[in-house]
Amino acid sequence: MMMDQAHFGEYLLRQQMLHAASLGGLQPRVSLSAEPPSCEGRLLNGDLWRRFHDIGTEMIITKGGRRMFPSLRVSLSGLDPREEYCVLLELSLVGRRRWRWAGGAWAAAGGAEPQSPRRLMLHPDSPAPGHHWTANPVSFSKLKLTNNTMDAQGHMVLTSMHKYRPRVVVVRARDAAALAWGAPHAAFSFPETEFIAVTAYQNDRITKLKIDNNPFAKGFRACGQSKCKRKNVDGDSGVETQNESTDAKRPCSDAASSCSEEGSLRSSSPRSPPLIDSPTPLVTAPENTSPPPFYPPEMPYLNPLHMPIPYGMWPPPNMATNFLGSYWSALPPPAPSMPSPSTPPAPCRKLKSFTISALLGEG
DNA sequence: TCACCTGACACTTTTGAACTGA
DNA sequence: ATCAGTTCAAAAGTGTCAGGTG
Repeated sequence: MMMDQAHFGEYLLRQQMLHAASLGGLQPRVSLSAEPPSCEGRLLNGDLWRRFHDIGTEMIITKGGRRMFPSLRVSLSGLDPREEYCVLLELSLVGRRRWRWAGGAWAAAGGAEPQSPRRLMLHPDSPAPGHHWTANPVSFSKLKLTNNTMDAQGHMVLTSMHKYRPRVVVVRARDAAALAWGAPHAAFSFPETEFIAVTAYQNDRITKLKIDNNPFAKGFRACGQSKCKRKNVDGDSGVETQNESTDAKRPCSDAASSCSEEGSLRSSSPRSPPLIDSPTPLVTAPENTSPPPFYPPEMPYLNPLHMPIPYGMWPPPNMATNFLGSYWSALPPPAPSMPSPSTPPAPCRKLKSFTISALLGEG
């Protein structure tokens, strides 16, 4: 079990110092946990990730947002069952370089372009008690990636042809607004989850692997009607189609379903395929080799548009303004917005997808 | 000319409302 | 009246491809 609590604490502290400085000298309120680290993280679909990593994982980014496949699914343990935690996902730029596909391989191609700061997402279940996080897989399957720097949907804004590594951060905090002064608990990243953001697939092997494993791409499998139809449209004789249909009988389809993503956060859904456990512990990696990302001063999490955005149904709309205005800042905690034990909880409005406008009750 | 990006397309899966029966 | 199971249409998510952009 490896963890970088101290590293993360320093990272968080630096982030907040940045805010404090830019907010006019406010003192950051950071209370680093003094208890020994005990949290463990484990990548659940590590086998699938490794298959992609062996080839060189690529993730499509689109203007409207594209889901990650595979998605990040992590099992947490070692949390205090009664303590409240927030779980975040961060996408760290790996190396300060740009990549290009040349000669059938990825090669560095100059320095990195300026990055959007919005690469931190709050898990929709946050905050939740430790027993919730340890009892259920933590899935970020609904997360979407975009290259639209003007994105208002709360998607992760990435830059094409750049390499990123997901990083799961666990923070002990009763609500997202208190994240900034909550005690950081642990952070995990997994080398096999690194990927290069692209607007179109470069490596045919990645395309094939995605098609074979992503249920939504079933139509493009060798047995898929789409492929046959397209071939016919293209004037193909159909011989190749026949051959591929034979090949299509390989167990990829159903097996693919079993090793594909669940496509939803309903980990207990009867429709969901069984979880795939890694044969070996995959907890990494205190990023000893790659220090925690430190965003340049010109891009701190200051502007509300640059705030880390949750993509789930929390916080409730009445808290959204407060949330967007103070989250991840070094300001003192606002008056508690969460319902008190004596008052009934506000009805939870279910959002199909997290958007800022939805949070604000617009549209 | 090249590398990269965009939007329409056809396909599949997911989702949730409507319906049915116990 | 309630609940669980089924059905079905709409929404959402895929990669492909042709064309656009700088």
